[in-house]
Amino acid sequence: MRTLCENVKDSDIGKEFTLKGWVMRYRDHGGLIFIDLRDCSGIMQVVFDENLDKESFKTAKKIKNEYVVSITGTVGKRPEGTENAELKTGTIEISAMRIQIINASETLPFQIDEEADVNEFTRLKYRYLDLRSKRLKDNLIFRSKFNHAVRRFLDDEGFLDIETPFLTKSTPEGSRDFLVPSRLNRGHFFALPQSPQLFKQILMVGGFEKYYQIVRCFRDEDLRADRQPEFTQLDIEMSFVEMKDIMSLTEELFKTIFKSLLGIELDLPFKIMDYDDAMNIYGSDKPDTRFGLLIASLSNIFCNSSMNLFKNAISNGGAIKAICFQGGSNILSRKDIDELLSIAKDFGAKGLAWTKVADNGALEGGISKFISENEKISVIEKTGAKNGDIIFYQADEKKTANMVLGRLRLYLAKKYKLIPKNRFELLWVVDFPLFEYSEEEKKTVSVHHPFTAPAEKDLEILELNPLSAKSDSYDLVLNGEEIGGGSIRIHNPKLQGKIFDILAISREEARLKFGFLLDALSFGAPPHGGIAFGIDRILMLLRNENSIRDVIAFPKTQKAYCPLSDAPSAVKDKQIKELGIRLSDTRI
RNA sequence: GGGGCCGUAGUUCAGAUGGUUAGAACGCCGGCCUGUCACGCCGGAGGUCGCGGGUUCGACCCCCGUCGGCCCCGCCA
Repeated sequence: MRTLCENVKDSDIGKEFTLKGWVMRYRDHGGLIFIDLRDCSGIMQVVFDENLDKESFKTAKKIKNEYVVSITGTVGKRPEGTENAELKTGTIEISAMRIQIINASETLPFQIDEEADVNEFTRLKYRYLDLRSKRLKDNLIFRSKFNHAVRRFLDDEGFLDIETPFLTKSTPEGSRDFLVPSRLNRGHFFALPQSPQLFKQILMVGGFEKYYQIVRCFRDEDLRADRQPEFTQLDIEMSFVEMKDIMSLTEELFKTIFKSLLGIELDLPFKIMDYDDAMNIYGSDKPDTRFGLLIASLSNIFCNSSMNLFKNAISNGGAIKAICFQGGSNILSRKDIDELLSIAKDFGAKGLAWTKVADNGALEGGISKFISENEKISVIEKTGAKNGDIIFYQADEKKTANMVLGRLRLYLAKKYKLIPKNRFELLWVVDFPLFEYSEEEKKTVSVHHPFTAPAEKDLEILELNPLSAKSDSYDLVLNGEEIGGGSIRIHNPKLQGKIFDILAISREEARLKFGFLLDALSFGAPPHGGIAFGIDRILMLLRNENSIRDVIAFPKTQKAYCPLSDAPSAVKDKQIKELGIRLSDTRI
């Protein structure tokens, strides 16, 4: 019978136990050997004494790191002064009487649980070793608890966990699909789902009023620290609901999770921000509200500016926007400002104007000599600038000015460490436009997806000026990361048709792509809506990690390669032939 | 598709302006050690300097290409 390390207590002193696990550390003192034994529950120190049992002592001499062993011995209190406060079991130890080496280990390619960052590629290649480290182990335990808490909450709320297909139909809208050739239907392909969007809506038509699923999604796009080709969503859909119902369900869900997993009491309801405000004040549709550096609009102040830069921007229909960096005039050297200029240019800025606020309250340096006294007073008021601050300006199309300052804001906050640690700011962003104009495709496209319901108040203007219509959709933002989003869906086939018209999607095209959904909606579809959350991102933020790879057991590199399994890899010609496909080049 | 940083021992790194034997720490191997817990001490082994070309009397170092890693832009409805 085997006992786990964490289950051996001070009160067990004198009792005999058998522990099984890995040798985490090995300290040979000649006539006395210590090992730190690790199992899934924790760590226990084991002592081998030459005088206690000659045979087991001899075996213990052969032990190396990460050997798997079985140890039988009695629990003893550690001699006074040798307790280890770092360990939960630091007041006791096992005096070994028998040891069996169950399995030896090769010398490790890297040391487990070291402070030094081992090359991530090596860690991924030997992922099973990295998984033995406390950090990754704790992350995956947390992930399991998170999923469990979500399921318990939604189950209690009457939701049903229903699985949807992985082999499904390619929908060229949205992200690039992973395709799966069909052997039985030559020349035809399945696609792995980007999300179960269409199926969950059909489940609503099928009468399951509350659905959820913790489900893998696939998108064949380039990777980032927060983007893997396969990732996990918490997918939710409900019938007979409005925005506020989905939002309050979400808030209760997060409140429950934060409380049970982190012991944090969230204030409800979450803050709500309009999309327009998010863009105008934070320069982003996923604002990080943990710090200031808010974007001010100065267009009104400078409409009669003596400076061509500002005057022209406004007469061309653009805007003057600014952020004020508190205390920046002392922190930033001229070189730093030049560097910021080059960074702003990388962001798409034409330049970066600036003024310092001197100790006497005057504007100094940069473009200050072009700013009149009256303009100065208004600038100070609008930006909230104080003596010792520095103000950065953008004169450009409003969208560009917001975007540049929004990114500059994040850059400054990171570089000068303005972001408070251990704080979670949850925020709804609502009132997204329903459509936007795609320069690339030269047509109107959906901001969310084509099944998103227009806001009721904008049904009228849908035909006259579709680009100004808002949608019944909502994004959930945590610390400047989009962690979820959803919408109320269109359940009326007539309205759906109108949307397709605006998107210039013909009836034939719509039938070809989403026919099965349109059919379903025509047979008495209930009003419905839902939301989906990026579980990997949420876990990354809650665990204070910089990449979702650290909360995924087996992630891929930025080239979408798995060093552990060597996937993707070439396949036999026979396999390709069977599928009725041919490779166009053999560069593999 | 593009930009930035990086690739030297098993691991993390150091190697001025090109110069003959490429170093350190940890790990590994051998020895000593009865209260350690990142044990300590003594000794030792270990390198195609990512790969391929080029320049040079001579390349870890310079040039070109290529492969790979990380971050970012584009992309991700």
